Amino acid sequence: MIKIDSIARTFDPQSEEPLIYKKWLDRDAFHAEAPSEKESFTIVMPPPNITGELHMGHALDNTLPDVLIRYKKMRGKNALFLPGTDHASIATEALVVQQLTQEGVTKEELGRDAFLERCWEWKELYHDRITGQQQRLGLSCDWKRQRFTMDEGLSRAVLRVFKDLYEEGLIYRGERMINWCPSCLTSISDIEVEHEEMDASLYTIRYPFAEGEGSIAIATTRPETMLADTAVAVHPDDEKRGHHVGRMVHLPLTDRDIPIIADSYVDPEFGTGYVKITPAHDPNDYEIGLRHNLPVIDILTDDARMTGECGSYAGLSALDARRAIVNDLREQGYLVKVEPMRHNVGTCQRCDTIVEPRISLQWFVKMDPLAGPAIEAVREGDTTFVPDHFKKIYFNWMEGIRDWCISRQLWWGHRIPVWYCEDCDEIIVSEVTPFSCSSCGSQRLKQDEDTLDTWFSSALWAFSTLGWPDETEDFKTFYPTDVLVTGYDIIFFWVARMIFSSLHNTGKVPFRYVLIHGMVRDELGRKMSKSLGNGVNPLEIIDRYGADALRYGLMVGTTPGKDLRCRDEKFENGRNFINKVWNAFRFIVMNLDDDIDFTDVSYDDFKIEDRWIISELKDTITSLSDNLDAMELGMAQEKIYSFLWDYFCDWYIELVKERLREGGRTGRAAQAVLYRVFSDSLKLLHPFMPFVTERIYGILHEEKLLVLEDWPDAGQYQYDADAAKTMTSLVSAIRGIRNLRAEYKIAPAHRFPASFRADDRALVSRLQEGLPTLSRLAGISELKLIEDGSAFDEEDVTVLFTGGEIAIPLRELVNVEEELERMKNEEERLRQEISRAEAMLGNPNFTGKAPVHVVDAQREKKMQYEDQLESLIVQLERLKRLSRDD
RNA sequence: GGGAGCAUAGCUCAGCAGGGAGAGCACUUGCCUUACAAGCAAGGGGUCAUCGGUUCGAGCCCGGUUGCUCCCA
Repeated sequence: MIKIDSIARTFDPQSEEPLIYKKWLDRDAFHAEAPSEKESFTIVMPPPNITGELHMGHALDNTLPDVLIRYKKMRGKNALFLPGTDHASIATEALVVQQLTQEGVTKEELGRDAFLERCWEWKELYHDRITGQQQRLGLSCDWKRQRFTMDEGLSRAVLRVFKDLYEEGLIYRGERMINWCPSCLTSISDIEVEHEEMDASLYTIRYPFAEGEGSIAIATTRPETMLADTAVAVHPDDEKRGHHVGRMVHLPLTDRDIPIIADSYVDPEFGTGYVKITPAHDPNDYEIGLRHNLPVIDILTDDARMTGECGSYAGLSALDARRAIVNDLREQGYLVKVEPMRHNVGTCQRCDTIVEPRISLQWFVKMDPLAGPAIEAVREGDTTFVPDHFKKIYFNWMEGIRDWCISRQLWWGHRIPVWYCEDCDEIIVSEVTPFSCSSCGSQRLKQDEDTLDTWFSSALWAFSTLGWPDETEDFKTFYPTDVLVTGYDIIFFWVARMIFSSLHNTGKVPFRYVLIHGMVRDELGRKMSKSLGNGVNPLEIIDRYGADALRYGLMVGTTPGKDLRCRDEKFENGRNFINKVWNAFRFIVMNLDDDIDFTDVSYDDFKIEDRWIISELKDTITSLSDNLDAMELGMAQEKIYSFLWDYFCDWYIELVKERLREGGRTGRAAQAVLYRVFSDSLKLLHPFMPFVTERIYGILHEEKLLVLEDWPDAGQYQYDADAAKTMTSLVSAIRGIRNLRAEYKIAPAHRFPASFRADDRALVSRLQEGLPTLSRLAGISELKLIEDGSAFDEEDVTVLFTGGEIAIPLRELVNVEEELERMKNEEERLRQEISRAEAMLGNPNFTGKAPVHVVDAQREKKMQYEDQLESLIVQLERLKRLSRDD
């Protein structure tokens, strides 16, 4: 065994962690076999975008699956944690464009091919950087299987799916109302639009009748779009206004007249009861336009400026046009009033620009046929959400889903595999570049300029990463995957889309469980954001506290699905725990013999505390494993924390110090237990704190890798109920004395004799074994047993403990009056407990209806309290006499 | 407008087949007891948001109210 001199006083994560990680890599510890005899357990990592550094959200997102993977691996599974990154089409393109802007070049000047080269350079840089960061987190990924959404294989999957869906009629091209980002200059899908309530104005504008006197008034928040109005609508049942239906009104500032129509979309209570209809620039108006065959007039350019057809307003931004138009309306007497109003505005998730609803020719995925089976799969439990209630969010969205706009006017991404024949207008969808038109044979083919929504490829991630569409060994071995770990913010974006994509393409759900976690917030509970500058860099935390501490801090006190706050306190706490474990390790090393084989020690050599800690370990293995199986990681972590700190360090180590000093057979037994229990504790802790546990284990078990060890088996340990009971008494007795010492300010170094009695003989004999330690831990110089029938010394005061009573000489107390007071309080407490128990037991409903063990427990408690009260009263009387004598 | 979640110790959060309220931090009081001061020991602190219901028994189950948060339209 290694000598203590060569072990540092503290664990230094900075220098140690990289070496440990390297060791794992060198030994290929994270590799999963395909095929394999073992049952597989697979998690595909949610691929971080290659847009930049990892943040705390990623750290959490990556650490949680790592805990599960390490656990399952130790449980003998063929565990695969498949890592990768996402090309993040729109976000990456924006960053590269930004980079170009700084160089004074536009992407058009550069050209498509050169631009894509720049993107790939960017990808290489960040992909590597992210990998490095993930390794610092200690992730047990199978790096040989690392993937990128635009890898050759994954791209092939994208093409295959596009083609299949197209041929099945589930992908179509059409002119529809879509969301247009005037800054990113591309369409975006419904869920990429964020709705935000903003202060705005409601303008009431008068539209005069085209013929005859009078006018009507409409109310709008977007007066600039009036130039594109093609009707005014009222509710069909509107008695006050309905009679105007069919008449024409003149559109101010233009030379156009438009009809008044009836449509039940109109809310007669809102505004003036008349609604202007602008089919080209509002989704609802578009629907109305379709119903009534209204013309569509588009007055906005790609970058949201007024088109050339807008006369003097041409070229103005929508906002400037609004000002000008309102001004003109006012001057010409058409503006009735302007009122302040809150209303919802859609902004681009990526760049925050106000999104323009717009009619555009785009590619769509038809959702209805895909959503049905996806809903069914979750309803049937083929895929289970953890926690369960998130499935409601999923259903809520899936049931109201609309067709998915998948084409993007971007260059970086998977180019849409569609070619248009310039001679016969044939549309060719193909996985490979076609030579000639399948219809007319022309070679004048032009590929669609657009790329696919990033999420189109992400949706295939669970199987494309495993080699699909090929029937690879990986695919056969690892698919469907077991757990997906991700945040609730991308249930729609990703989880839902993966489910319907997997079902449709592979006929299977992509994963059996979805473990949902919350968002990482700052100390004040605010979302971390660039604009607030409150983001916390996980690497900085690793630098300060170590990766193990970071991991600990991300999991401590959490429960699935709930947001968590990032506080230094938690990481500090983690570091302190590491230090505790490290020092327990040092203590053990100091006390181990050279021979750590321990085959010479048998269960019969074990003392009460040995049997007790083994019993506690057994319990911990069982309940912690249950927690991990249920994916309750916060709870599981707390179990091993408490076992190591509160049981193993605080009590067991203290209890055996004397025996270790003594040596011999009893010391040897203590060593064996220390070694064995601690080693298994390291295994239990390993999924949470892989680095420090691996380091220690490597020293205690030369040449072995903890990451490859088997999970402890609770079955090999014996639960000794007697030992547990005795320890409860012992601990309670020690606490009782310590309490007195503290209360009466007895100097820690001052030792004095004590005597004790126990409630039953069995306990007496068992307690006797623990007496030396009791003496040591409570500062007792000698301890005398009071046999049944004998009484405590007149000069003693007693303290009750679980299962007995212990007495110390009265003269040790500074103040008898205080002790009298303390005992009276104790008496009061006991009487309350007794009457509480009596009330319960006296209630026939309770005794009749409550489970037997609950009732018995109450009886037992009542008896104990009565015994205690009895002794207390005797003691109290004696003390009263003594205090009178004074 | 629709949906979801949360209100527990000063702070951050656990807790739940319904059977005497927990942790960490902070606080008070002692301790450098040679594994650990990133520590040890002893303490103080909670009508579990509110009202009502179910139950022998409710922080936990059901319903209403209030106050926050988030998602969707």
